[in-house]
Amino acid sequence: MNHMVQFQSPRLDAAFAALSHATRRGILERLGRTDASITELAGRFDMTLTGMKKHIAILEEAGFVVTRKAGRVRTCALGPRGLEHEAAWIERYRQLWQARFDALDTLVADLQQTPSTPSRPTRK
Amino acid sequence: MNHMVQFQSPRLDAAFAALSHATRRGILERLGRTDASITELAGRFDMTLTGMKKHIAILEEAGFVVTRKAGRVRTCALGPRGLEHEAAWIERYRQLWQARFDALDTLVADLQQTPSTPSRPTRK
DNA sequence: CATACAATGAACCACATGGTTCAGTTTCAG
DNA sequence: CTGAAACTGAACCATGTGGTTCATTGTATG
Repeated sequence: MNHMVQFQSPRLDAAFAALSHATRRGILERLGRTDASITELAGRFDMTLTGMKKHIAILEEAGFVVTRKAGRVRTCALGPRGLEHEAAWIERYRQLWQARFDALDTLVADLQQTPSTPSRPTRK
Repeated sequence: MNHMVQFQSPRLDAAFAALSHATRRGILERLGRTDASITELAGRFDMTLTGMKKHIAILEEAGFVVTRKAGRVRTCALGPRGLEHEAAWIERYRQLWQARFDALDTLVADLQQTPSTPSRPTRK
């Protein structure tokens, strides 16, 4: 009945939501250099430990970060998941976008080429 | 004082936030096929006109969608902005991720190659 | 003209987010 | 043993989000 493409994806939801906050993108940037503790990150981004912990939890939930606790310090690192999934989604849409505007260009070109045609895009 | 890289970007904030909701991704998918009115979209995604209007507003704010009103119907279409900006950001991070894990691989390889290293990767 | 139809704005609601403080718990250092 | 450091959890707060209903405004159309 309906050929609804699968657009539901809690995974993508969480991933994009995680990336939608500047501080969190900053954390990824920081962890790209070296691993870091909660205290270290909280210091760099000027917020409380508790606040930073929440951001880390969100990034961990999205799969971007993994943590392990050694002694009393929890160390945060980039997770193995990477951004392949999100990159793939975006790439698909970039192509869709492209196709859409290519079609428009073709239409415009056709109209200009045969200004007397009623309303058919008439592909050659 | 601090060499904080620019990670602030209201634009990316809005873009990723817009993409973080399944319905909104679905709308983009739908508009990739053809333009559509608010009523049409509201029908397809089973919500009120007002609700759909809000999603469209968010997508428009993020620059993904443009609308124009002809008579009493507002038509929504994919915007010219595309996803280049977001794709670029993600690509940068994919590379960062890659580099990070390549470094890990190298480290592991080194450790395996010279099992007599001072710092003990293998105990006993 | 009368009426229906598309969209809009305002107001409301439950719940999530992004932060805080405060009160613990473990763990480390002396 | 004492105390500080690092984290954690609970509770709180302001604001934003995702939806609704209801009333209104334009715009077609019979």
